[in-house]
Amino acid sequence: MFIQIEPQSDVPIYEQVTRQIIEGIARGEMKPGDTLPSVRSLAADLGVNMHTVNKSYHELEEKGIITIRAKSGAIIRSTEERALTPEQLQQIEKNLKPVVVEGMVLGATAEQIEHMMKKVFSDLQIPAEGV
Amino acid sequence: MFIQIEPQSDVPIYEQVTRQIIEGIARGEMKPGDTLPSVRSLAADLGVNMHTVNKSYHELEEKGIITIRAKSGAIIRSTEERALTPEQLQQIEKNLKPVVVEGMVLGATAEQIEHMMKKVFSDLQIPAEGV
DNA sequence: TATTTGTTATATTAGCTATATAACAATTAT
DNA sequence: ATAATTGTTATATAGCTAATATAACAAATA
Repeated sequence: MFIQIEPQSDVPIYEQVTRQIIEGIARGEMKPGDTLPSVRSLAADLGVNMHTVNKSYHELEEKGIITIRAKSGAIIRSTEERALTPEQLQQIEKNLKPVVVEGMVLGATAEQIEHMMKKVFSDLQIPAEGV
Repeated sequence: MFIQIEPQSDVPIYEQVTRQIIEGIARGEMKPGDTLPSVRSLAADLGVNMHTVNKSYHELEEKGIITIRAKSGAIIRSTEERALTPEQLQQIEKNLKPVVVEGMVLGATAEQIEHMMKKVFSDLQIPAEGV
């Protein structure tokens, strides 16, 4: 699989897994309807514990990105199913705020931050439409 | 002081202190050259331990936002002193990436995220120039 | 000179991260 | 139908971080 774990990172492993799965979806490497590998197989691939991957999957479910069918598997939700709720928008803004404010105080201009944001988009080779 | 601690938050107290001090600087409530309150007095104000505030101050120093003079106090660095380094820019982008990518996958458009970013700016009542 | 300052040290409690096993029940494959 | 696979749940352990609590030190300040 495409996930690469950095054990020395200050980012927890389960969080690394979560982020890279999200990134994989953003890249289009995984599409809505696709099933994620079982927690056991992915854990074996990554050389981590089953529960670590399981925690990541549940985090993805809580974010509204996948659906976990008990004793069956995890499926990536369609863009319709995961229509952006006001709560999600608020959460994104909440996550965005400290990063942007810190950037500002460090001397970054709005244009610089905007440019970085667009760079993140383009680095993922996203078509003009969106996800 | 203007800092409000949420004990139940998943954000550590020392991190809350750090963020709100940064926000205070962004707001212009605190300017370069100003001294931060002593770790003991701020800790007493917030009702937290001295070491918690001390950890926050050292985090701010590591970020390049303040200078701690041993056995004297902490001073907010000037905008010249904290000129944006390539490493800092890279760090900001690193912090920005997971937030933006998650927003995308949840269905937020580049315009929406851009709008949120500008909202963060305007909510802080920042003059056109910058900080 | 006395107070305040950040620093350093030690100790304790709580929670989170991650791993390790194990067993269960439902789903899926053979 | 049987066997294998699945997510779930439970228990236990080790290591780390967060936060608090004291205490003492030496330099800076009042």
